[in-house]
Amino acid sequence: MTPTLREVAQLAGVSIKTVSNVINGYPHIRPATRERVESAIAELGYTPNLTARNLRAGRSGAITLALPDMGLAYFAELAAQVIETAESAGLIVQLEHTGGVRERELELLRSPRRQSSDGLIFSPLGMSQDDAGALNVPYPLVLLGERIFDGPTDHITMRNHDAARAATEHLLESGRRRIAIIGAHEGEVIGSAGLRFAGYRAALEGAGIAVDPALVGYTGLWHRANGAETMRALVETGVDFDAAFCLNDTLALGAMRALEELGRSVPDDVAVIGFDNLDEAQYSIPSLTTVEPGRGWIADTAVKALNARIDGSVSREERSRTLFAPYRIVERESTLAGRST
Amino acid sequence: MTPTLREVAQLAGVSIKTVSNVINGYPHIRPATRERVESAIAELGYTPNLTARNLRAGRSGAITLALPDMGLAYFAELAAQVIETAESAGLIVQLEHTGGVRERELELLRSPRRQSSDGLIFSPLGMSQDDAGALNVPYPLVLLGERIFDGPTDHITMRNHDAARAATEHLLESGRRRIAIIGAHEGEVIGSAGLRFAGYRAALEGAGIAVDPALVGYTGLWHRANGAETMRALVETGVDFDAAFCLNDTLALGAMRALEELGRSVPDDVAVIGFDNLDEAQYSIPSLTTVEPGRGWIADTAVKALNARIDGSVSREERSRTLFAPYRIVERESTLAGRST
DNA sequence: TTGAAAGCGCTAACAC
DNA sequence: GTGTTAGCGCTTTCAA
Repeated sequence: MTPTLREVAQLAGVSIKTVSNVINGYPHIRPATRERVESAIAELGYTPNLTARNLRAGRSGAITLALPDMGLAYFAELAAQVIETAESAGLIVQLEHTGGVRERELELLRSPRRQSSDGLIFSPLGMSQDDAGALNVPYPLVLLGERIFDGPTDHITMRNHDAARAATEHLLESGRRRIAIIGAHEGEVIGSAGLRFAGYRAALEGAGIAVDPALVGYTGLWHRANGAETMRALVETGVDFDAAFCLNDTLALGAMRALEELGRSVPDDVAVIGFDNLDEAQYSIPSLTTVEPGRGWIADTAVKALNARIDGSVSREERSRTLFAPYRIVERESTLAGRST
Repeated sequence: MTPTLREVAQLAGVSIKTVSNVINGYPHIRPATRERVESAIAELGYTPNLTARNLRAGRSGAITLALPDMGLAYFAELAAQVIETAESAGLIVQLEHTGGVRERELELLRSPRRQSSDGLIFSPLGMSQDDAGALNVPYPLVLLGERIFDGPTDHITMRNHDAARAATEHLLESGRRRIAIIGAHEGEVIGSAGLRFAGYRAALEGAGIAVDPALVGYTGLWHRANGAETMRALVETGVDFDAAFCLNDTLALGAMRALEELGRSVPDDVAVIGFDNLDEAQYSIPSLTTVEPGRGWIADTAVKALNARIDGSVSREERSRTLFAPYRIVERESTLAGRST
């Protein structure tokens, strides 16, 4: 089938070692020999068998990226970034879905398939702090997100609390006082929802405002439909509010749609801020003010951290680090200050 | 490091062949032996080295999916589907970006990295019909999209012409007569833009309407910003129109935003139809009528076709097939019939 | 029912 | 400068 090193060697009339030397750029080769080998390679259309090379090297040249679901815009954009960064580091990315289901996540960590790549970048969603022990795996692992802290691995995350606080303060600064929150998770402490809720609370309290339970919209999932439903339910309670902090952009886009349907103007009646800075946030009507969570930085940093563990420049013994992505508020139309009335 | 077959064999006091037999479910093993082996495996936490197995088998258990950019919603949703289908077929998916750049696409087809997976699902964007020869590769390949036809590989595509015609007819049926098109590519014949434009033309001509060049909005890229720009430019020419067929949903969402900014109501002043049925099309304001292109079917069919070539159940000699995905029009608010005025 | 041994294609230590 | 050879971990004839 495909030509091997041996066949190239035969055709060139040299040993396979010499061919290997040529391929791997070993310097001390007589020009004439090199040329013979090179033309044999060209003639046969030889290309090295990476599986064999990997078996030999004990590496695969691939990393795995495990995410809840590529269909979710945030993860799709994250994956795109990881692929770009990995590519320029010469790494192939294998993608796995977990569906955000705890059992699938645990299974993924143990799967023999992990052996077919050199390391894992893992964004858990179903697992919780109690499962941190499962992260103690025999291969390089970089953790993403805010489900688990103080695990045994490098961890890339964002300043959820601070960013959420800044988002809420942005609303306060434009004069809003009755600020709803959409996407809260009952009783959650860590996790994106828990941390962002705490930031929201901190901002309000900093302004001398108590959290009004009537303004807290709970929804487990953060899809557009959930944002719309939750907002609709909130409006139907008849409670008064002039702003909404949505825990991600997708919720915010759904919430804005519900507001529109219900005849409330954004930002005049209700200012809306999201979280994630998805591509589409800048094209919605109105365009969505949001928190840029440093997705590019996260992807870059994750690949680099993983690679450092893989090539041993950071050894297994060195303590795991937690790295925080820089964030910033991106101001758009949905929180334009001042009512036009 | 990680235990090998040999160590398991040693611990169990058998030969490696026996261990291999146990692992691979070979039936004729004395229960006592099997048990000894199994407990040795458990004790060592042995898991087979997939690279070695692959070297031996000449297969990798992975397939590559090459797309222009995961950041684009259509491709992200396609990738999600492919990953799900591949997963249930026991295949790992390696993802590669081409950026839609012809040279990167050609490079990708030849890359030695292709050897590290068993086959390729490839959605070209920069390559054109002239490059069809480059598809003649020594590994299983399934082609997606409408850049190249009659290539030497299985090809999964959609009925662009018919679907575009149906979309345009949908507008005609609601009484629209001055139908703009957004996203055309000058002089293109095949490719999504060319085929969809032809369908648009066919629908108009079927209704006895000539294509008015003033209503043709050209834009090479199909991002939201391009849809907005092109629509804005169209409105600024002062030409009269009451509907727009946007060649994908992203363009349509951008175009709707521009219309909104310019004070034109959708669908009252201008009906808008898109193409792709992205997730977000159902949550935009107004929700977007569009063409569902059978993305799930495409992903499923692509994985199955590739797998059939990989496992040899369809041999290399068998003629390549072109398979067309079923489509349908999804009616939403952006084309609601009849002016409310 | 189990064992010995060859070999998948490659790299690298060691000779010459 | 170049060749010989062992061996990465596995599967699989072939023998026993």
